[in-house]
Amino acid sequence: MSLPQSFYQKLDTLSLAKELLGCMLVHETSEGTTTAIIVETEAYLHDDPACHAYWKRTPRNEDMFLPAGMSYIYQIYGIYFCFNVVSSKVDIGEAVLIRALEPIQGIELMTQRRTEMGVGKKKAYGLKDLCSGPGKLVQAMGITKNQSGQSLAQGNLYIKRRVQSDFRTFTTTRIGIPEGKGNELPYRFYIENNPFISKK
DNA sequence: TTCCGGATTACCT
DNA sequence: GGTAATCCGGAAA
Repeated sequence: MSLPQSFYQKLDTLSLAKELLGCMLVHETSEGTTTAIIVETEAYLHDDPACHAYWKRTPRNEDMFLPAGMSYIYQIYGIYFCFNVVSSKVDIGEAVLIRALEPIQGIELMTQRRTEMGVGKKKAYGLKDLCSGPGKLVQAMGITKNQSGQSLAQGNLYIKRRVQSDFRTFTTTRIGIPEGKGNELPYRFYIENNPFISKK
């Protein structure tokens, strides 16, 4: 059962980023189903200079202004894609970036996708190389750009309620944000001591 | 029309 | 730890 849209609507963006930890991301495709626990997230707020929607609304960040519970997927560095869960109210551009997952089901399919889509000529992908970063998990889960703007409360790509809750949440600053652009904000969250996060 | 840089990754030293 | 790979939207002119 996927989490209903009301789950996303009743939480502010920072709370949602924390509440998504321990939840399960599921993608059902014709190739098979992949399932993984969300272990690392980052929040992007409308009054936050690191947020794509901070300056203005454009075709590129349009999906961030959708209602909470939709997806926002964008391309980065011309090669990779990042997957976000839209939060907050309609016309307010906020979202939660999913940064790392702990693979549970469909490991072989994830490995296959990473091998096919992965940049470079790496031969073997270990379990920890499958979803330990925003670009990697999009490849492993088989998420594509055209799924941006779709609801996570219904469809083939969805999130299930927490399967794990006996953990402590570590709060820190976000990755890849330049100085003076919100890099000091404590908007990154991950499951303490989880080996599948992208970086310490 | 041209130019610039990014919420990254993988490989090399 | 440094950096190439590689594309598109947005800003400048």
